[in-house]
Amino acid sequence: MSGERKATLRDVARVAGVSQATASRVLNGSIRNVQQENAARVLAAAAELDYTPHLSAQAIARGSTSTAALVVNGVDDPYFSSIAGGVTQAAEAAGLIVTMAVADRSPERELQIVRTLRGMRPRAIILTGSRIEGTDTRAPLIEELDAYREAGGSVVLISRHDLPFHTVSIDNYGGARQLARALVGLGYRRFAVVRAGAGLKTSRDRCDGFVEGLREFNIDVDERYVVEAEFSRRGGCAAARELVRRGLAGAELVFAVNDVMAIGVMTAFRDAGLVPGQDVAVAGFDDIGPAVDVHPALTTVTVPLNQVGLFAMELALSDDDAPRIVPVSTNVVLRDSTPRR
Amino acid sequence: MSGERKATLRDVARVAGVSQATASRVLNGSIRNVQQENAARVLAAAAELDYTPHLSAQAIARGSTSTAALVVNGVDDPYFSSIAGGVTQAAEAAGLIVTMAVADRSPERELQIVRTLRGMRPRAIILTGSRIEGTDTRAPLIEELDAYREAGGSVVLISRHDLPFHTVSIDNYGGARQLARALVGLGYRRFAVVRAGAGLKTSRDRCDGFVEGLREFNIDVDERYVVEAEFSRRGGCAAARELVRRGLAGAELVFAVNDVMAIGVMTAFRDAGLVPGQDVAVAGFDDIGPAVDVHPALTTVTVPLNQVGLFAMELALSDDDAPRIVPVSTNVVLRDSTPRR
DNA sequence: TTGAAAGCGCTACCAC
DNA sequence: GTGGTAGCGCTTTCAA
Repeated sequence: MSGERKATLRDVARVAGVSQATASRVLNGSIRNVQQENAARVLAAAAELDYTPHLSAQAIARGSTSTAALVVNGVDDPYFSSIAGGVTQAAEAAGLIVTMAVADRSPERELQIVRTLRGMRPRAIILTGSRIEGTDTRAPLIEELDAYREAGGSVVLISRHDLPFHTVSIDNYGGARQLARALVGLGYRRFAVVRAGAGLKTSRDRCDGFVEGLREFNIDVDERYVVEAEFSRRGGCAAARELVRRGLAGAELVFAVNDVMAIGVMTAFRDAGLVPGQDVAVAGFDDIGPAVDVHPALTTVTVPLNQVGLFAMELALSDDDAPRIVPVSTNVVLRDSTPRR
Repeated sequence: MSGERKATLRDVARVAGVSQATASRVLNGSIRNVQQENAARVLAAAAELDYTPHLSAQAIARGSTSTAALVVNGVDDPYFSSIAGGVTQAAEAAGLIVTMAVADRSPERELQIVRTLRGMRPRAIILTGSRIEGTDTRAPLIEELDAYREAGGSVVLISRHDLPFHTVSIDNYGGARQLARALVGLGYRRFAVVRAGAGLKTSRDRCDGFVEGLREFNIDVDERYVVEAEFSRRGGCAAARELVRRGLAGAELVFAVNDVMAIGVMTAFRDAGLVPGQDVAVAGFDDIGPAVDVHPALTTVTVPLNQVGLFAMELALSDDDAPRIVPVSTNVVLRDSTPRR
């Protein structure tokens, strides 16, 4: 019958011929303290009525929910979806439902999202994606998160060190530095760098690490070959075109601060008639899935994205009081996009 | 102060010196029916106390939530994440929070997820991803969804025609058929097909359409060149290896029923020393982002995934009683992985 | 073991 | 306009 209202616990209790309290006990934790027969009747009634407990009601009665919230910067980006994969995996293992919101790299949007999410009283809020610095949403964000935590919530940051909360920290600096060393080891001497705006700490760290790695060999990056672009595939394309325009003669390898950009770079080069890996080498960072499917396969720095998600959730569930930092190390993977020369 | 309890509406009312009812009015819809001054006091109190309305409490009091639920088969897969992107976009535009669960292609898991999700009383439940047929979870799933809908929920299916609910229907058959025609037009005559298990309707439809398209030209697909594999990148790799083992001499082009498989195929071919597009052409289906980044760029059938997500959400919000079907058409895109011959 | 009843935080109806 | 108050669906004492 259409328009029928949802069955409530009361209905179940009535049909089963027991009190609501008993029905609650059965359909919940303490099944043990109820007579077999009653339990059976309740279960039967629940099944018959297609009863599902109202999670909101439970939440309000119990004072706690079974949700975790995840804020990403774009579902489309493999970087975030890998992390999201890890998070949901861990969450579901812990019996939590995860709600996901997309901030699209907008700090304002992010703040607003956190506010809304907070209303759901999730057990944890996990924020992922480098924050764009220099915006005036920092203070309100901290305040919001602080209030949330003080009310018993658990905050976890992924790869952003700017706030006083649990953090899963990716070794961007170290990874990039290792990468630089490895590339020098392969015989490269002249580099171009494609990076994101200076506001993105992740990008900055990777640049700094890379530059430092080169400096160890007394190699400098020519300023002319440093181009700034959007932190995305499109950004990578644009950057590559810009590099071509500036005349790429001076650079043997371009390092893009993440794989999606690097892949964009490769594609754009190809469109410009340059063969990646042959005419110009390319390296990225993250080791997202597609990195091995492009051709030549992309040299990059592995970040165990899925694990990062798992760690974040673990951190969220371990109710530690003091902000903990879980470091995640990164690893250079040399592939065909940077042949020995 | 740590351990401090969350501020409630009562607290706000008390601090503002008004009744709870008034506070509720201010912090909610009907701001208009309250004196300027009182409104201001309430707002101030709310800000001071860092008040956030308890969504669960609201939900229970109002009898409706502001959530939508999305069930996908894997966040990692660009197919799903593109759809998820569209869905979240539309949801956020409508002021809804989206809850996402991952079924990992397990019908049992899916059923369980729907059960749990139902407890949240979301405004809509969107199920995406071809169902694996021939499992005994079909009936209970329908029952579950029916109960949900009867209680006022809205169910939307994406690309699965097996259940009596709103559906966003992707023209898999037609797209594959067009693709076949186009490929014949390019001069191809001998084809291999990489498909998923027969239980996946999406895969079956694409195969059938493809075969039908060829039949129009009196071309048959040699059974020896039809291989079945997991509906994933890995599956594609395995299938390609299998094809190589069988001796690929007979086939000029392999059609994989989706892009992730096709990309796996290309990579595996390359690993086997075959140059995709040159030694053997490859075509896929979906036109996921990475399709243009592999080399040679992948010929495929465009499915407006993001739009599919938008449509699904629209369908979910338009409370139509009768199950509606929104068709989404597909479009062949010829790229370099299938050069004219 | 069971049931009555008091909330949980909020909304909405109904008087004033 | 505003405040009292009766719930929303569930959990959880507290007695019985």
